[in-house]
Amino acid sequence: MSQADTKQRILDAAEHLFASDGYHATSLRSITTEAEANLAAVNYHFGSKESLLEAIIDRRLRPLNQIRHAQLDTLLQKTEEAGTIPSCRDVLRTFVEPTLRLRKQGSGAENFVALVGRTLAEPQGIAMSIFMRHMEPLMLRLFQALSLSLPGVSRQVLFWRVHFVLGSLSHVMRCHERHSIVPEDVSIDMSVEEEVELFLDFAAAGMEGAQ
Amino acid sequence: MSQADTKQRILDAAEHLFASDGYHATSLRSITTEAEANLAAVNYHFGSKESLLEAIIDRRLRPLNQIRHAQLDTLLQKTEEAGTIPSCRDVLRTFVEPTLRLRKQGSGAENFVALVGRTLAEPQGIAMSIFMRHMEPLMLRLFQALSLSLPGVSRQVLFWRVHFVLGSLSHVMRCHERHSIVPEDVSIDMSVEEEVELFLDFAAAGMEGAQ
DNA sequence: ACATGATTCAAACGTACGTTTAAATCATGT
DNA sequence: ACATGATTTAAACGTACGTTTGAATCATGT
Repeated sequence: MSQADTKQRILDAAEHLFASDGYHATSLRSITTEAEANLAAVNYHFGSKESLLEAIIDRRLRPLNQIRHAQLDTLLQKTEEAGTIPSCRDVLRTFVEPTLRLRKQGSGAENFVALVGRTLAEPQGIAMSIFMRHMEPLMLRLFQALSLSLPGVSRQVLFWRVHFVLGSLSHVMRCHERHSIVPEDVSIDMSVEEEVELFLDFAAAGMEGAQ
Repeated sequence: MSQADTKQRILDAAEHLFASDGYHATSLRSITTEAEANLAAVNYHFGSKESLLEAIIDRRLRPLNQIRHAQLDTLLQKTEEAGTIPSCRDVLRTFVEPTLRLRKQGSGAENFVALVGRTLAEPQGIAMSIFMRHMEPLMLRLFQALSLSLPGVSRQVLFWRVHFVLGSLSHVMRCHERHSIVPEDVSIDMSVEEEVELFLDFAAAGMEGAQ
């Protein structure tokens, strides 16, 4: 086994356990046991438990945000060329679709999605500052694009509605085959496309607000 | 100082710290320090850290859910008498309004609201099972009432949209004067009524979905 | 084959945690 | 005033945590 193997296995195990049990409730011993590595390996390869969390977020969020930026670039360029304004639904899709797609890509990425969902719920948690460093530029672009797509909505109201949508999304991200109360006749399995459009039906209508 | 005083002070301090830092990141020592009580007082009055959490949830959630049930009773009775169906917005209001009102009632209730918001984000946390025991009957009634108010929406789609709304609400509940990225010209202070209607503009439109 | 640096390993470190104990103190009814 | 039960207190308990250590093992270039 090479270094890369051990590092990867630790990242995967920690991603899984942090997502399931939370950062504080997960011990390095449980991580290294699941990763079949020695207890000292975390500190050797990452320096500390906190740096391990940072490495986990870095690994997935950097490429994810690159995709989201690129999708937004494409949309804004296309509408500018056509002389139109982007629809609220299309702007939201550039943010939501890569996220939900990541969940179905396998190799533990679904654990990362759940971890981010949890992170968004812990305002002063350790993960939040790491997370926000990655998200801030994209959030500002998202807000600006939505502002463009909904000229009739005041910035004040828009701000809150964006918050509401992010709340919904983070909730969906957390619900990784784990639903407390599911009525008898509701199926859970959906394709990414169905999931995205189901979410956008709700989110775009909510953003546009009462008529 | 009587027993009641110490118990209350511990409940208040723990509610505050659990909401701010999370259950696992809060120690009994920090709780008893803030409550100006002896370390052993928690185990004397409540038995354990976990039972303390249960007492915190019990104290506020029981009366809150009584109000929500009563509001839903009133609404359903009124519409039945009038021979109409309740609007989705009014159904949601019976759930949302008492929640957001609680936050402005003072005496630490805002900490409880934030704590519940966090709890909803920790699927297999200790608080979730305690919380769900209180919520399950109300959730089923809420789902049924929404189903009544939106006859054109399939149960499948309705289930997901309810989830989305609860995600938004739990996000709002967590955001207790703590906003990561607030644009320059957005004010945060609102009355309960404004807050509720702002949320319902979004949630009701989202529930009704794309037209 | 051997030297060298990277990695793994078992063991221990100090610290902080939730809980328990038993004595001290308080409140209350007579 | 005194007895009794409730409460508070300081101290200690055992356990689990994140981290460090130094020797053992592995991989690699010569």
